[in-house]
Amino acid sequence: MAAQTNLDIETLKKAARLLKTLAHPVRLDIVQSLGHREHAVREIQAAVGKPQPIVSQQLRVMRDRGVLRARREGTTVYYSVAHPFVFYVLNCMVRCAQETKL
Amino acid sequence: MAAQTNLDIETLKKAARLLKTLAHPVRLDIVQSLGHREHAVREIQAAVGKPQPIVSQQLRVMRDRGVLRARREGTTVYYSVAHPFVFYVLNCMVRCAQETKL
DNA sequence: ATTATATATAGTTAGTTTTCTATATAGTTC
DNA sequence: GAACTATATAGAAAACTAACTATATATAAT
Repeated sequence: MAAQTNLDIETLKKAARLLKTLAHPVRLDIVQSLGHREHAVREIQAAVGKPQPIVSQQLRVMRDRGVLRARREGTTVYYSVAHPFVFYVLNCMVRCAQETKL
Repeated sequence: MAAQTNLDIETLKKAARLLKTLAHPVRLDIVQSLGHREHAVREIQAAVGKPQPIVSQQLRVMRDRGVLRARREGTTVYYSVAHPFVFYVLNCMVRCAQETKL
């Protein structure tokens, strides 16, 4: 059961923005494959099986919105989850999927 | 901490669709104001302070996607939350808001 | 300096979403 | 059935998002 929530408009706007950031199959797949660890772009790419520019673009969207962080080491860039919201949302999805309620 | 998720593409698509359905400030405000109870459209309208057609449209979006259900009684239509996902997501938001991490 | 590898960006097109104003429908009351 | 109330829909313009191809940048290695 959910608590009685009472978030003001500004908070709802921020929340909507965050939700929107995750509301895309490839982006969800990316954060799922990242989990709690850092991964190089090419690993992410392999995991989600999408063309490189698409992966790069989606990574940028999430990075710009504070959902991911990036760290460069030589030519390799490592991405990781920067916001706990991501895990909370992934958990919601798993929970629903287990209840076969998606 | 999140469990290691491993949802397949089809599940991720459904999840993305559900997230998208909630990823809008007015729609979030609507589900928040609904909580676990039924509410007439005019009550929802008063709660979110938006023009009637906008509220009706957003209600329809959520209804079409299985997030809300509607029940008519006379001229009044009552809406309520139809999918537990809504509460899970509201909880995520509240949790983040409390951690001031939105 | 040239080449190779890893990642990012540009620019275009197509599709989707949001919002608005106006109008329609469904049910009720007289 | 005319008028009234509550809700829904239509249709158009503006804004945003997604996907693609081509190209650019950054670092490293020779």
